[in-house]
Amino acid sequence: MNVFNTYRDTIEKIVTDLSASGDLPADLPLDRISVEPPRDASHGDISTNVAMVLAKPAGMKPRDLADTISSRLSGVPGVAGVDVAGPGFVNLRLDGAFWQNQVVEILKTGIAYGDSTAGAGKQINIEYVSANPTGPMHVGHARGAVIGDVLASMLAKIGYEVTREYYINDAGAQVDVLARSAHLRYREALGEDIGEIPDGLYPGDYLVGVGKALAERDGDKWLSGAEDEWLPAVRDFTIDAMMGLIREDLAALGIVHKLFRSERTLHDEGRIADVIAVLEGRDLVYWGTLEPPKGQKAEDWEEREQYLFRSTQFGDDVDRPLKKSDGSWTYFAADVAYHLDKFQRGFAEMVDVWGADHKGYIKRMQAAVKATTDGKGVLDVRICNLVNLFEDGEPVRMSKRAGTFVTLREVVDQVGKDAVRFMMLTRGNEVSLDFDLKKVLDQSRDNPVFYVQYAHARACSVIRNALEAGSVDSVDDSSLAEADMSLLADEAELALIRMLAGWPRLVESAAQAREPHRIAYYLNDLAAEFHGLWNKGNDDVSLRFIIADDDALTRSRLALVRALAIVIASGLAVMGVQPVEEMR
RNA sequence: GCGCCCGUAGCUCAGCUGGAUAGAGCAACGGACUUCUAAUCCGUAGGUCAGAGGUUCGAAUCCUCUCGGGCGCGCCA
Repeated sequence: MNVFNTYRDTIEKIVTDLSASGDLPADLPLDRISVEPPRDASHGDISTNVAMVLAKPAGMKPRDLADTISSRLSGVPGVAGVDVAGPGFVNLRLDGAFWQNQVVEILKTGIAYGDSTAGAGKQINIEYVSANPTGPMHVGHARGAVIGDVLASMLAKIGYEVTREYYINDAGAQVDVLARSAHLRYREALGEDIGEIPDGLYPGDYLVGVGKALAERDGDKWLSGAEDEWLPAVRDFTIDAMMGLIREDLAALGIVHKLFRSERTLHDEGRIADVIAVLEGRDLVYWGTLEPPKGQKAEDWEEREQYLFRSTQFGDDVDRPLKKSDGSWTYFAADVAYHLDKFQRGFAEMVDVWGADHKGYIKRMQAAVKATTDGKGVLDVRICNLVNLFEDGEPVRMSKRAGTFVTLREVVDQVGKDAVRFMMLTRGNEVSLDFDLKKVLDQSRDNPVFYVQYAHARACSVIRNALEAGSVDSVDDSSLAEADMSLLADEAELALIRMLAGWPRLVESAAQAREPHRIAYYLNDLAAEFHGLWNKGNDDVSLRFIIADDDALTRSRLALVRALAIVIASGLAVMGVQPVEEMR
């Protein structure tokens, strides 16, 4: 249950009641009303701008309207006080019992705490990773992989039907290059001396095994023929092998896509011609020429007639080509077909997670979705900026050419999937991020991975100790939920409860804003609150969780500690990170 | 030249889709360990939210312009 939504309902009902009784005009707009925690805790527990946003349509002064509403709020259950402040904020203070009861709620709900039905079971498609099947994943892919995956989990948590999807770019020239590279390794496997890998082919030794496997399966079948005889078979074999590698790399990060959609299949099924026909029917394609870009490289510009999509009619800057000069479809044309395909499979809401270098592609793709779905489909694109890899403060230089790029697998093997996943969420997705392979394993305050895990481990440790000391007979959640929560009366304890009770709202707003990093920040703040409370027990022994001669108080405090562990575990579950129960 | 993103404390970054006195970590300084793991905590100091206009009850947040940085800019994928 989201505390703030509960009181939003209460406030909206008061407004409609006032309208019904003629004290306020009818049909006041309720959508701009916010019901949220005030930034400054001294203003109370819940703050609403209701009087300020309705003052003008109601023809009243904000303060007067605030007084009217606040008088109706003062009798509501759980409300300990109401006051009107500043330009017309209505601030609620909730009573201790209300907050204490949240601990019971958390213990009863367990890790599902924060689940909601806000998404109303709507279908949503998250397409992420979609790395080219030309080699194993490198560390640069990790950020989009984690962001997409966590976004999917968040949306599922708030009640969307989520499909995780991967688009395989298995058409076009690059996979032919891949096939030639693999064919060379195949010849090598059959005993040929292939010498240096020629420029323009993939040199990576991950293809050595592919060549061997192909030789084992097919013998010398592809050795003597012309390229167009062996290329399709070698290509398909190699793409399958590469996708196998990629799936293993993703699995090591804890990521499993539900659906892999192939670009080549779209070509083979004629889906691209279909979507172009749709566009033609709406007069959205034409043969024409584009203006050269104004800035650099105007010299090698040669005017050319192209087959263009009128994306400018849907907010793009220029119209976009659908065919290459050899008559084949552009990558964009296939992507238009792919997004219509998603829509036709039932996804009116689509999210794509892309790297920063594809930013310039957003408008045309959104234009295409609008055009092909008649405005019924909505595409949201989340951009992930670069990850700069460091090793103990020193930048790790990577070059694909020199073969010195760091694979995702190497990083996961070195620091673990949990550290990788958490670190990828310690910045907003649009800003670049520094990832230090040493510091992420530090046990210190400035390593958020450790800091949050330590809070969870500490909580588990207290509960273990209490059980050993015999302060409680049972520490399972349902028996702790029976504790007398009214004993949790210290201001620091109540502050922690308020923050715990903020989790449902946090995860809901983060999911709706599609900003996974907010989860990591919340958990970091929550850990800080808990570490602070813990240390209060160092200065004042009466504030410790385990009180030797007071089993009732101990039980109540263990309930709070357990609630904290549950919320951290719930947050980490969304992030795909395993909570740590002990640190030694 | 055009488009998108970014510009917040010395550094790295948050800022909950427009709320009240702009926050955290690091670095600096001063404190708390015979501990429920001090692997932590408390305190002090640090700001013209790049700049200028505008919108309104109210702007770091929205709009316009300027400055600075990044990415991209007809057949690659």
